[in-house]
Amino acid sequence: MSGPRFRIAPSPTGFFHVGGARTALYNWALARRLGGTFVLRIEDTDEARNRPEWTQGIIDALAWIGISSDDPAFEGPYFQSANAALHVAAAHRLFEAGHAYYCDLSPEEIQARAKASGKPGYDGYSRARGLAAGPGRVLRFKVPEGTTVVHDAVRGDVVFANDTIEDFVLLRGNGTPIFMLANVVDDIEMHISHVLRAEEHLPNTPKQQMLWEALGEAPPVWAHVPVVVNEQRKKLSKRRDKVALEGYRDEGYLPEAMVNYLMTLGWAPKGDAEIVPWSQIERDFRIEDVTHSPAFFDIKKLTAFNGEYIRALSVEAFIAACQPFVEAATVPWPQERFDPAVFAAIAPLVQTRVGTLAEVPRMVDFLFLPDPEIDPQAHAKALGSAGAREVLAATVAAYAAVETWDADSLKATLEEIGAANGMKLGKAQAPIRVAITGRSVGPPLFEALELLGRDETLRRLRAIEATSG
RNA sequence: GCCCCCAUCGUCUAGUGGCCUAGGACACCACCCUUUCAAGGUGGCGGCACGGGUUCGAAUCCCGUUGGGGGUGCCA
Repeated sequence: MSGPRFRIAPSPTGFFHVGGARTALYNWALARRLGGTFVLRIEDTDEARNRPEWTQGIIDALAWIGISSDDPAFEGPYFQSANAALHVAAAHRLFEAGHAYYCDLSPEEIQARAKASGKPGYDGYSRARGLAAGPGRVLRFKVPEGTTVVHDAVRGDVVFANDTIEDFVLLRGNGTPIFMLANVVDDIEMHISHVLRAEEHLPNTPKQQMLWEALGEAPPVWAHVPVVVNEQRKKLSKRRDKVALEGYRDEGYLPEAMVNYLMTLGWAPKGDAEIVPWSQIERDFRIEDVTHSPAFFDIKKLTAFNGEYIRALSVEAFIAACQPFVEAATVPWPQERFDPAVFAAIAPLVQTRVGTLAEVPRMVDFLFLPDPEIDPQAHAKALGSAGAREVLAATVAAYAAVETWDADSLKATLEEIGAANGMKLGKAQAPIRVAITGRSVGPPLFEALELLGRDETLRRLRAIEATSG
C-alpha cells in the first residue's frame, strides 16, 4: 500500500448531491495524480434514514462522472455498518485509557442543567462520577484542556479553544456508536491520509482530531472546501434545490461538461480557458488553490458549458448521445414514426441549437409527428401579416412544380416569391415555417423541407391555407 | 446565544506588495454574419464591502466594522 489515501463517505439517504460530486472529483483528481487511492465508504449507520437502493445510486452517479471501480485508484465500496464492532471496541479502549466516561443524564436533565448554569451544552456532570457501562448510559469523550489546532490545507491553521467543545457522545445509550467515532475509526482503519470534504465539517474537526490523538494516531491532512450554495447563498438542500446529479444526467447534460463545470466551482485552471479536458484538470488541480468562499451553482453557466461540449462532439457522437432522448417513451411523437436516417440528416443543424440533449426532441418533433402542433401565437403572427396568404398560395403552386426537391432550389424558389411580394426571405419564410413546424423558430427550414419531401410539405402548406386567422 | 469560516464585476473566477488604467468565463446589451432561432465574430456594460493602519508602494499584509454562511443531536 503506497501513496496517499483519499476517501468520500456519503450516507445513502437520497440522490447523490452535486456538491458531493464536486468533493468526490477533487478527491479523485488528487488520488489519480498522486498515484494514490480513492476510497468509497458508505456511511450507513443511520438506520432510520438509510435505503439500500441509494447506495447503488451513489455508485452509478460516481461512475457517470468517471469515478468507477474500473480504475485501479478506486477502492470500495465499504460499508460503515460492517465495522460496528470495531467502533465499539475503539470506544471501549478510549474508556479503559481514561479518555471517556459514562453518563446517565437524560437530554432533559442536560438541558435543565444548562439552563440553570446559563452555559449551553453538556457541562461534564459525570466526568468524575466513575460510572460503569449500563443500559441508557452514553459514553462521552473527555475533552482535554487547552486548544486544538487544525492544520487545514485550504484554510491554514484553525484554532479552537477546547473549553468551547463539550464532552461529546461516542456511544449512544443503546451502545451503538455515533458518526463522530465511526468516521474516525474507519478512517484510521482504512489508513486514510487526506480528509478532503465540505466546509460544514470544519466545526467537527477538532473533535475528530482529538479522537485520532486519543487513539494514538497522527491526524490526517485536513482540507475543507467551501460549500456549494443556491441563489439565496444557502447551502444547497435536497428540499429546495435541484441537487441530484442523476437529474442532470437525465436532462441531457454530458458528464464531461458537468465534471468540468463542477471543478470550476472553487477552483480555476491556469490561464484564460475554463473549458479544459480532464487530463489537464488532473495534472493541475492543487488543494492549496481551492477558493475559500462558497460558490453559487449556476445552472445557466453549466448549460453554457454543456452547449460547448455538445458542439465539440462529432456528428456521429452527437447522434449517439441523443439516442436515449429521441427513442425514449416520453418522446412527443408516436415512437414507430421515428426515422433514424432523417434524424441523422437534421442532427448537425440541431447540434448548434441546444444547451442540453433534452431539448432535442422538441426541436425535431415536426419531422416525426403526423401533423405539426401549431402554436396559435406563431400562427397568428406569421399568417396574419400582410402578404402572408399570397406567399403561401404562390409557394404551394411553385413547390408543386419545382424540378429538383432540394434545399437550395426550395430556398431560391421562395426567395423569388418573396421578392415578387416585396419581402425578404426572412419574412417570406415565416408562414411556411409555421405551416411545416408549427412554430416560428426552429432548425433551418429548407433542409427540413427536403427531408420531409414534396408530398408532405404540400400537404402541410395546404392544411395551413385552410385555417383562418 | 456560543464557536468557526468567508468577503474581487449580477454569477464563477485570475490576481500571493509594484507587470492592475484589475484579466478571463457565464449572463446582459449593441453591431456583423444570416432563411427563423442558434452558433460564430467584434465591441460594450460592470467589481477589489467599509474604516483604520503597515509600506516608497496594497485587491494583495495587520486590526476593526459591516455583511454573508456554516456548526452547535444519544443525525451523518
